[in-house]
Amino acid sequence: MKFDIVDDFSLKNTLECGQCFRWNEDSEGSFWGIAGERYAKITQVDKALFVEEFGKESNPSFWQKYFSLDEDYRIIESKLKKSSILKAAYEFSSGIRILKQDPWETLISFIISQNNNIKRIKGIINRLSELAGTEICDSVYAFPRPDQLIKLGIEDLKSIGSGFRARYISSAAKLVTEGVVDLQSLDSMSDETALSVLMKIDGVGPKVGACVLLYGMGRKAQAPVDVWIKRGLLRYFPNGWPAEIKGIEGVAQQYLYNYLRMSKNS
DNA sequence: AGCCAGGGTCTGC
DNA sequence: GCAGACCATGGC
Repeated sequence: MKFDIVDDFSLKNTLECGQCFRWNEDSEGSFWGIAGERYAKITQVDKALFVEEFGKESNPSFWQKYFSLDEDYRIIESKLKKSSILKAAYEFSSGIRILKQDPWETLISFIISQNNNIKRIKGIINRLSELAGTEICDSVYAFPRPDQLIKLGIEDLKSIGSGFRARYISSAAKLVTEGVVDLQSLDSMSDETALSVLMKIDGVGPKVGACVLLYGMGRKAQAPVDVWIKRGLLRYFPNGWPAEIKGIEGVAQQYLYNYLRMSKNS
């Protein structure tokens, strides 16, 4: 499959900015990873994206949605550049798009992310998938669905290294399976209401909730505040996000996060 | 070796 | 309502 992109787009920056955990770059610059129940190799050549799927029939519309390829990010880019620090952050790692990932996978992934580092998060998610997910092709496993995850006990969840988060994962699987938290229904709710529903889950607070809305449901006004963003806001935006970026705070947050984390020179 | 990580909960004021 | 201890674990 080949896709053409109209605006500034970077596959590498999009997949390595900390919003997803199941992609890895090979020595030739292609990315191999799992999204939903699909395993693929993706290569960017200038403004073209080449997607090769394994273990399943190719599905262009899936990737169209995953990367929001029908959206034009040029307006977002111009808004970000009105702030000098966000402009610097943009130029540091341009072409980031907010992915539309599976809400359930996003929920569990960011529960796992709490007080944790990205290397370890990736490892835990991989082991969780191997333990309970469906095999897509040889030794590649999809993220487990709720009905697969709920079969695991706390001890199973601890065995993959999730630590104190085990009971939170278990809680999420329970509430989602019981329908107390209906992830699909969040689509028709305001950000505020959707957040309050997500926060019924033990181990889900405002940060994890915002991650689900942003990375799983395309709610670009949601800006998760982790330790990096907390420091960034204090330093650059003590009065909150600037008015110029209203509605796309989540995108601004993504650029700032990546900039602060990767440059590290306080 | 010891600090830190894409936080949240629980307790004590 | 808010500050601080505490939580498992491994990367660095």
